[in-house]
Amino acid sequence: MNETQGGDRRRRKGLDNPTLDDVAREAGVSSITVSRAIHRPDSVRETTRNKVEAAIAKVGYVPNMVAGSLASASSRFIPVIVPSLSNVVFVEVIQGLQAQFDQHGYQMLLGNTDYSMQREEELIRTFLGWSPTALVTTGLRHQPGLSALLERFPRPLVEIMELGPALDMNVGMDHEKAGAAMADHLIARGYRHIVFAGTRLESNYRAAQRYAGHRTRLEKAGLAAPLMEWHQDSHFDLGATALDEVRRHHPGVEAIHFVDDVMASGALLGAQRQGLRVPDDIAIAGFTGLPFGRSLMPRLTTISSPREAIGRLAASQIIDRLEGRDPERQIDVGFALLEGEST
Amino acid sequence: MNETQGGDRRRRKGLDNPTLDDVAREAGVSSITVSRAIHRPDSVRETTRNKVEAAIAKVGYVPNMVAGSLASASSRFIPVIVPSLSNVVFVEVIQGLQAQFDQHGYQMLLGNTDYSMQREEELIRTFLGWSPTALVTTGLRHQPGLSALLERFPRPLVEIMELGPALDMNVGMDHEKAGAAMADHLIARGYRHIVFAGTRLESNYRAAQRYAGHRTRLEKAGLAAPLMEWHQDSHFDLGATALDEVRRHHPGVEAIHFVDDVMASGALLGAQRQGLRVPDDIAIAGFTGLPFGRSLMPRLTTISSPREAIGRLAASQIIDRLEGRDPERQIDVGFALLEGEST
DNA sequence: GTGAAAGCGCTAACAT
DNA sequence: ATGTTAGCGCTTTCAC
Repeated sequence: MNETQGGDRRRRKGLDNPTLDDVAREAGVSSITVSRAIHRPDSVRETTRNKVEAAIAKVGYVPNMVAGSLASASSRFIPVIVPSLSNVVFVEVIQGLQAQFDQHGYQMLLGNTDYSMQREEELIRTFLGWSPTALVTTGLRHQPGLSALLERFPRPLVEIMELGPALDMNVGMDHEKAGAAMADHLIARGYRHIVFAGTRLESNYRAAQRYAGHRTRLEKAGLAAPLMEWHQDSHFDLGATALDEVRRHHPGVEAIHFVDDVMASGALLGAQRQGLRVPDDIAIAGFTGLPFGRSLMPRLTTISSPREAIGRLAASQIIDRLEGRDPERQIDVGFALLEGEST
Repeated sequence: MNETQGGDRRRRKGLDNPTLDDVAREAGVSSITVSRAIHRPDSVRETTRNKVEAAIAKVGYVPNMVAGSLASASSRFIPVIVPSLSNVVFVEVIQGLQAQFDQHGYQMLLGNTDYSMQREEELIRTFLGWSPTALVTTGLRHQPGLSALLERFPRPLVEIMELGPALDMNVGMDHEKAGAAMADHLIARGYRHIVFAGTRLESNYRAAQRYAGHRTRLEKAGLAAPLMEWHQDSHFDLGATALDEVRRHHPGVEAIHFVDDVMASGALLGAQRQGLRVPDDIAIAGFTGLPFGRSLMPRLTTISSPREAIGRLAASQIIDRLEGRDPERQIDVGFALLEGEST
């Protein structure tokens, strides 16, 4: 009907939302003034700001973030690469990150590698196409090509979970020390025939680091350090299965050091179903520090790390850097051995 | 040194990556041909495609997704709004979504409302600025302004978790029926003094729907349906606390119908620590169907729903629609009552 | 404090 | 099968 209104200039598909120009026309200013009123309100006169705000409300303006990102060559996206979401540890890390990012107006882009370094590289290459503001990825080991790419990434980069020579910033804990700490505990409790039970150690190499620490201490004590490994994801029910298989292959086993609390708890409950006494017949230790392991009877001996803090601290490093401050480059969040009655 | 190389045309900041034009120059074709070779390889001659691929590799081209999205007025982003990541249910839904989206080249944008409808509206308004391809949000209830906005969203929209009159597509289960089913079970087992124990029911209204179903059945059976509510997130340790408080306020309580397995399991283990016999002294029921509840002794009676399937199906609805097929508009994933020995 | 002009890197539309 | 042209909606730069 009214050809002047709306116009027929926009020929493309899409959401066809009002633009900065529509707001500008409505407010009787130029589009750049609208942009300023939105992003740096102090840089425009109050009367102008009010006109603009009224116009925004009237036309129902929603900023087009895509156009903004293209023009400024920077989005407010921060990709976060984790190996798994089946493991609560990473979910808690993500929550820590998200809480901070939300507060500062950054949007997380979640990538799940399923413990594949090749997938990590693919994901990061794709994410780089979104002009990310910063990057968070898990671990210090990457495909060679990816390391080279990341070295040239001119924005904040945090490698999380483990500690070591990082490309930029780093927050995590020492997994080898954690494995050693648990081994020391088991030795001190008098166990001599100790088996380490893990899953997918070739890809979940932080678990392998814990085993390495464990093994070092056992061997120093003159003990063998047998390992049993399952080639599937750690899972609650796998714990009970693993218990059976460990006892079958190692008839004299006195203690099992599990790769995480999920399997350890499954094993503990499985042992009880079979009428085994924990720790007298079999001692069980975990890793992670999950609440339900600590509520079992006997309570599960485990190692806990501040997971949500890893996320929070990684986000703070990034935000500090982006806001011109000079954050710590490496943060050791530490860990704590929680003694229960399961060992 | 060499001023011709690199050039000084790009004056802006940013990642300064090679562009389509750089690839085109290298390959001796036009930029649109490069674009075609990337997106519709069949539309260019094989020799051309090979030249382009070589050029891409040589210059290390990474497509600028931001520019592509602006030009096409559509990103490959699909926002997914959930109320919480502390609840495994939503994590599993997200995994189901992500697996499908990954396969089809869509990128999830995760938003966490913390059970706030106002936050939901803010998040979605922001996400709309990213020209999303589709949208997934939790629940059928939204702020009025948001519902109006979503009704006009011209792309696939799925409301997940519960069933009812949806704005576009819908996948979930009937929570009222689930609550009723558990109530029926408890009544059939002979319990008469049954308490429903929940958290934050005003915002977690699907839990409130389960209580409503529960209450209907109890009242039909001539029983009272007392409710106890805690105003914090459901948490493992809260289960044991809740058990104590329910028993204090309802001395004759025979069974507790918990809002979820996390609290129910915490209560079950708490009961055992106190030397209470489950279910003789107190029967305990949950909701969710988590593996560890099913491994306790006695096994937790609960209701399980296919959570990962909700994610997978929601993603399929979207992808079907985007690819021109005509998916089911409403999918009931159903639920199953899993009887354990805890009731 | 405000504006005009010039792109950001890509894809849609219309050639050829 | 390939190229030319004209934007997408915003921010940067440089003027006033």
